Amino acid sequence: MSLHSFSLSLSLSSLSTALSKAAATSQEALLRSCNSSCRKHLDQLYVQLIVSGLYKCGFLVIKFVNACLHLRDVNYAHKVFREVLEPDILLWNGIIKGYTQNNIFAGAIRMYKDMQVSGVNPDCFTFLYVLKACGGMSVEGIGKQMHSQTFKYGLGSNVFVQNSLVSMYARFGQTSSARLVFDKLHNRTVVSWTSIISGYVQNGDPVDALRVFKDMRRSTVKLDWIVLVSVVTAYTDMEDLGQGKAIHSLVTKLGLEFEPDIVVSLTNMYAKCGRVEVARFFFNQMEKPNLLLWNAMISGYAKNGYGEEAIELFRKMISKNIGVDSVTVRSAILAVAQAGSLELARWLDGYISKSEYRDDVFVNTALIDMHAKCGSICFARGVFDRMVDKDVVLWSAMIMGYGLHGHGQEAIDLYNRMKQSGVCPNNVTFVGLLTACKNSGLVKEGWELFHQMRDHGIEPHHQHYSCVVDLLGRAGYLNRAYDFIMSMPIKPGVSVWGALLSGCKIHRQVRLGEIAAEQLFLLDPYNTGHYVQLSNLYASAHLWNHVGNVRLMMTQKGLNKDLGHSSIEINGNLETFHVGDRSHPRSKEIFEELDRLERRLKAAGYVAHMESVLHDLNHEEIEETLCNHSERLAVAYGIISTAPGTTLRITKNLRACVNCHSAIKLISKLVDREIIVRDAKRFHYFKDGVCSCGDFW
DNA sequence: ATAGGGTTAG
Repeated sequence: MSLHSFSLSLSLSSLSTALSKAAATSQEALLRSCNSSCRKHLDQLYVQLIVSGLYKCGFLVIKFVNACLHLRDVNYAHKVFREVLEPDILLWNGIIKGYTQNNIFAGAIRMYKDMQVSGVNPDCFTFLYVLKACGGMSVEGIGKQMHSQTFKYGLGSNVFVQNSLVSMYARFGQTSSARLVFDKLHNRTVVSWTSIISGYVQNGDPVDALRVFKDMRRSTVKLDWIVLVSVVTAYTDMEDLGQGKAIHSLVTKLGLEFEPDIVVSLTNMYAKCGRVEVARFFFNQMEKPNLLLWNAMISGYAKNGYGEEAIELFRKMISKNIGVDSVTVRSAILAVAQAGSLELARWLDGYISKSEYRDDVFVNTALIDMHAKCGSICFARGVFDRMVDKDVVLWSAMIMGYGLHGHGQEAIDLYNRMKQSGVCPNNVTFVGLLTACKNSGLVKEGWELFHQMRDHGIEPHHQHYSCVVDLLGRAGYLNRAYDFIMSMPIKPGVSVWGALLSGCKIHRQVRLGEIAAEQLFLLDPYNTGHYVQLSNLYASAHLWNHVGNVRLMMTQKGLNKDLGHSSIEINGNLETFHVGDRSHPRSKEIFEELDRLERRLKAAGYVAHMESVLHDLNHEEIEETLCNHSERLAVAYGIISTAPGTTLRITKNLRACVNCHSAIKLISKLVDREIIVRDAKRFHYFKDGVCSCGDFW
């Protein structure tokens, strides 16, 4: 059969049906993520289109373009598009949509310009895709031009176009421009309200988002689940569980509580607000949780210190062959980093090295952080060295890792190597460097590095200022630290005053400490840590009345001292201990060992500093509380359950207490073991009676 | 043919 007769044999309608079928089958195929056979089908159709001359029929080409788009192959669509001599507006819209939907935003904008050159006027559909492309690639100038073009083409009051403008400005981070567009819209739909509400949420302004939501409820527009997702997110960001629960009841009242994506946002809300068990209830009630729900649950566990639960879910996903994405992987890494388990870190590293994320920069940066936090600076360095393309954040993560371990000089050396390799530092790099200096007592170096920031065009943030205050404070230069705070160009925040207070505690500077505490109570009234620090400061100066007053303030505010817990990893199992914990099956032996250690400590001349404990306790109770601290229980358990000489690795949720710190120093010598403790701030390496932190933390 | 949302965040 000749080509000519072949083309004649095709009827218009049969080709049309074939293309519809191609679009439908290719969509299915995409779901099955096997598109090779469909590609072949498309090739055949393409030949047919060209050969038959039917590519001149606009609607057939549109169908073809749609088939291509289902295959996410915009290049193929473009190839056909170019065959058409005078594309009409429908075809132009089709191809622009194709680029936008495939996230090739520059292509969409280029096609828009080509379209104008060719003399075809855009319509409302055109703008939807072009505005989305502008938002997607954050081209504010072009976006603004497009905005004026909408007026030129008489679309100033088209709801669809105006809604897209609201979203576009929100994506630029210009919520006030978005708001102006929104305010001028009088025929607002639920989509208009959702666009402005989510715009505020995405730009970190949940308060305004909720204000708008209040207005919305006074309007006649009906709520749907999509707008409620944004509202739940707003309450999640504000950590306002009370109001969040109210929205939860509203969701139930509207019968939307089984909407899968509402479930995701509610799970996330309860998890972020610390109510992991409620989150887990949501998770469990779904027969087949979607990927986002798995991710919300895993990250919720990870962030609240439930590392093992997070990893358990992650393992379940793998064994059930549920596909994970990079968010899942990063949440799992976070979970292991929080748990501090060396064994889990090794396992996860192995898993990732065999996965498609093995070269992902984000994942590898998180891995460096994880290995460092699990106490394995060598593994962190291994990941770092393996990466060929190192960006600033990768370098910074490694620098931070050294800082965490108190290897200040290594951090600085690495920084110099980074500059040599042509990578410019950013503010994260300096957080790492300054942290490294403060954890190693490198006062002079830290001070100089802080002043180098401006040479690199980096404006210091709160974290940098607080590192400097910490650096000066622990070295005893408290008045200088205070003057430094007073000279700050930005308003000193919680971290800065917190750093001053801890410096004051180390050097028993009551007056300045009170000034810092006063600020902290104003800025962060419900954070227990500040009250404990102030109380410890008073205790160190023997001001027992004041200690009592702080205690009273805490009771009045309904605050309890955060409970300490420590975990130790034995044969790959994490065992967690709380203060005075007697729930462990080997509890009896643990307490016998604690007694034995206590006697040996006393014999070696160890005396507890009673000052640093919160009290209205009598002497005996103090001693009792001291030796019951969770880290001591973990040490005792470690000693009785491992071979002599084995290194003990312990993770504690709070900062190390002074007494346990000096006790563990001595224990490391008495039992001749290396003991590694990761507290809330850093690593302590105890060996032969000394600690790597040099007793400053 | 039309628009809006959610998980991470080194």
